[in-house]
Amino acid sequence: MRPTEKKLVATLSQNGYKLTAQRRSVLGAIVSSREHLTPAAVHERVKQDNPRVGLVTVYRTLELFSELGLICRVHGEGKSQSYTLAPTGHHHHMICSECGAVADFTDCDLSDLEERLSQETGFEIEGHMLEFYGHCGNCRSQVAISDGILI
Amino acid sequence: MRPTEKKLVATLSQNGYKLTAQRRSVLGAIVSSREHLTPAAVHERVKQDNPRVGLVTVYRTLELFSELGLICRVHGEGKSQSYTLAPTGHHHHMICSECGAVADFTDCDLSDLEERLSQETGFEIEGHMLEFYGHCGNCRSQVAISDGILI
DNA sequence: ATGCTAAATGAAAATCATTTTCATTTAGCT
DNA sequence: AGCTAAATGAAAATGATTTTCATTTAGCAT
Repeated sequence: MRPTEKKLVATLSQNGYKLTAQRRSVLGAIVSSREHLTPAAVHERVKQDNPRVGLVTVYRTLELFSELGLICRVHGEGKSQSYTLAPTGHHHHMICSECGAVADFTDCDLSDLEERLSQETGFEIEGHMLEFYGHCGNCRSQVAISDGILI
Repeated sequence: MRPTEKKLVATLSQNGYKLTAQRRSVLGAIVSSREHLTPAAVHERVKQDNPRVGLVTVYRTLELFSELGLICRVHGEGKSQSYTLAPTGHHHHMICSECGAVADFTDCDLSDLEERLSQETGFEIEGHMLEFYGHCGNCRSQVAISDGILI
C-alpha cells in the first residue's frame, strides 16, 4: 500500500506527531509526482499550495516521513538527496536517467550472493543497496520519435 | 591489478597529465588505506607527507584519478563522497559499518534480474549500483572479545 | 468553546562540503 | 637553461543542509 492522506494521519498520530497543513502539502507533493524529488523540488511544489512554507520545514518533514517509512531516499547520481514514495517493506528502485521516473521492485533475491560473499570475506552482511539506472519506456519511445523526425 | 606508483606514472603520461608530488601523495594515501577515505581524510594523510598540499588539490586529484579509473567512488551512508582503490573493471563493494573497510567483489551476476525487470517495466537498463553493508571479520572478532570481557 | 503546552514552524544565521577564480609555481618538453 | 601549458594554493563563492530561537499552532484538557 502506498501512503495517502489517510495513512499519513494514522501514522502521525500513532507516533505522537501532529498533523499540520505543511505535512499534508509535502506528502501531497510527493504523492502527485511519479519522479523522485529533491527537497528543493518538493518545496517548489509545496509553495504552489501554500507559499508561506519554508524550505527548512520541507527538510524536516522529509526526514520525519523517511523515519516513519512513508517515503524513502533515492541515492543515485545527483549531488543532493532526493525522496520518493515508499511502498511497504524492503524494495529497490529503477531510476530513469532522463526524466527521473522511479519504478520499484521488491524481489531482489541476493541471498545466494550474500551467503557466498559472507563465507569468502568473513563479513557479516546486514544490508544492501541496489539501484538500477536506465531509460524508462516513456523516454525510450520519445527518443524513437525524435529519431524518426530527424530534428 | 591494483594501481601502484608505476601504474600511476603510466596512466598519467598516457593521458597527457603531469606527474606531480601531490598526485603521488594522494595515490599513496589511498593505497596505504584499507578503508574508503573522504577527501578530507585523504588530505589529512597527504599533509603528513607534504604539509603544503591544499584540500582543493586533493579534490581535483581525486576527481582526476576517478576519471582515469585508478580509484572509484564509494556511495553508502555518509554525507560526503569517499573513494577507494579501484580494481580493474566492473565491481562492487562491501563496506564495514564500523571501521569503513572495503572489500571488492566482481561477480554480481544481476543479468537475470535485469532481464526480468526490463521486460516487466519497459526500462532499458544501462547500469546498476550495488553495495553491501555489514561488519567485517576484524570488527566481528573484536566485538566477540569485548563481549567476553564484559566491559 | 477556550485555554494550555509541547510540538511545529519560519527566518536568519551557521555549518559543511565542494567548486570557482586567479595569481603563482612547476613538469616536461625544446 | 628556457618556455609554456598544466597544475597548484589561497581565498572567495556556491550550494545544500542544519542549527538557533522567537513565534505560532495542533491536540488535549478544561
